[in-house]
Amino acid sequence: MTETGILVSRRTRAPVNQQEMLSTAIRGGVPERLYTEGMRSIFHVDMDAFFVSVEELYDPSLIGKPVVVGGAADQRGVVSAASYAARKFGVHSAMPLRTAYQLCPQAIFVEGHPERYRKYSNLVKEVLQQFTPLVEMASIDEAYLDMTGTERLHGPPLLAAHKLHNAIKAATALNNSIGAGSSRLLAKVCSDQAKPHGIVWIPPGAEAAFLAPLDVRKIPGVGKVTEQKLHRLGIRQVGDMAALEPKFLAEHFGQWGLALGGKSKGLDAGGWFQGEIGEEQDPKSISHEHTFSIDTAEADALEAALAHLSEKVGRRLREHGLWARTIQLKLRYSDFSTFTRALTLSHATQIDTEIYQTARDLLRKNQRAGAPIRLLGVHTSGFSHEAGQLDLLDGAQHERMGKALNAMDKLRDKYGEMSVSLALGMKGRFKERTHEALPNDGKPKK
DNA sequence: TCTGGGGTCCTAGGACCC
DNA sequence: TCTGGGGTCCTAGGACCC
Repeated sequence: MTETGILVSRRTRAPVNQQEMLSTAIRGGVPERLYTEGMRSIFHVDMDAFFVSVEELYDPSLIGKPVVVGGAADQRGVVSAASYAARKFGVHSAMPLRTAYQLCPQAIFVEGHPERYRKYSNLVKEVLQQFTPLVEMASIDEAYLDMTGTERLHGPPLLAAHKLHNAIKAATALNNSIGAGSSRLLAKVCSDQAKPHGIVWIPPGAEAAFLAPLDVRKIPGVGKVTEQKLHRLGIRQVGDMAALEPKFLAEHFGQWGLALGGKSKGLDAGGWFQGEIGEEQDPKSISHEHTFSIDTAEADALEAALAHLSEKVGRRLREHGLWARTIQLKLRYSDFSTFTRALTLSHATQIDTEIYQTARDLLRKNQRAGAPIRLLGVHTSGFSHEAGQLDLLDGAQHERMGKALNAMDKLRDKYGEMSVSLALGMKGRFKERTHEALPNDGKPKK
C-alpha cells in the first residue's frame, strides 16, 4: 500500500492525467493479497466516451477525428458526447450544438444511433452479470456492481477489476474505467478519477485520505449552485467539508447538508445512493417533451404536438403496466421562462385521449395568449398498477379502451409510429422532425 | 453561442382533517 | 370567538444526473 493508501492501476501508459500525480501506479502487475475483509465492495463501471466509441466501431474513419454526437451543427440541441479530439477545441457535453460548431466547425456532427448504444449497453451488462448477479445499470453507459463476498471467485478488488475491465474490452472492443470502494459514492468518484481507461480502488480505511484533496464538485450531487454556495462559505475541498460540524452544514443546506456531510466521508448518504444494488424498480414518472424548431403560438400546431406527446406517454405507461393520476403540462416561451401546471385526477389512467385532454385543458387555461411557445411537455406521475376506483360503467369503458390501445400499440410495432395516431388526424398535424432522446455524457468539467 | 430530453429528489406553501 | 399543532395531499419550482 502506498502512503496515502490509494492504489491506481492504469492499463495503458498513453493517456495520463493528474491522478497520476497523487497516486502511485502499480507497475508490473496487481498485488495479490489485498482483501476487503467484510467491508462492502462496490464497483462502478463507466464506459469511456461511450457514444463516440460505438460510432467509431461502425465507422473506423472517425477514429482520432473531432466528432460530436447530438445532432446537426445548426440544430436546436446540445452535445451528448464529444470525442477527445473535439474536446481539445473546448467542446463538451451539454453545450449547445451551435456553440460547438463555432468552436470546432471542422467537427463531424452526427445525430447518433440509440439502438446501437442500447445493443452495446446490453453486451456490457451481460459481461457484468457474469461477475455478480447484483448489477444495476445506472444509465446506458454506467453500472454499479455489488462485489461483496466474491473474492474467492474473482480475487481481491483490484484483480477482479482488471478481469472485469478486460472482459468488457474483449466482448465489445470498448474502453472503460472502473472505480472500487466501500460505497457507491466511493466507487463512483473513483471511476471518474480513473478516466480514461483506468482502475482506481480505495482500500478500506483510506477513504478520507483519498477524498480530502478533491474539489467539492467531485461529489455526486454537488453541481454548479451548491459549489458556488460552498465556495462562498470558504469550503473548496472535500476535506474542508468533512471537518465541519453536521450542525453547520444543516444550518446552511438543511437536510441536504447532513447528506453532504456523510458524502464527504465517503458514505452513501441522501436520496441518490440509498438502497441495495440490483433491485428493479418501477419508474416514478414518465414524460415526453418537445422543443419546436421554430417557436409557435398556433393552436392547431400546439395541440397536435400535445397529442403526439400524450400518445408517447400513454404508450410507455402501458408498456410498464402503470396507471397515472397526475398529469402535468410543461410550457416554455421564447424567453426560456418555463412553467408547469398539474392536475390530479380522481382516478388513474393510461389512456392517450384522457392524458391529451387533460394536458390540452391545462394549456388552454394557462397559455399566455399569443406568446410563441418554444417547448411543450407532458409529464405523468402518481402511479399505481391498476386503474383504481371508477364506477362500473366507466370501468367497463376503460377496459375496452385499454384493449383498443394495446391493439394500436401492436400496429405501431408492426407498421411504424405514424400508422395509427391521434395526432395524425388533427388539423394542425405534428410535422416536427424528432429523434430518440440521447442522454449526455456526464457533467461538463470545470 | 443560446440553451435537448428523460429522469430523481427536495423544498415550501396552502388546503384540509383531526 | 380565537387559537394550537401534526399529518397528508397537492402544486410549483429548482438542483442535479446522464
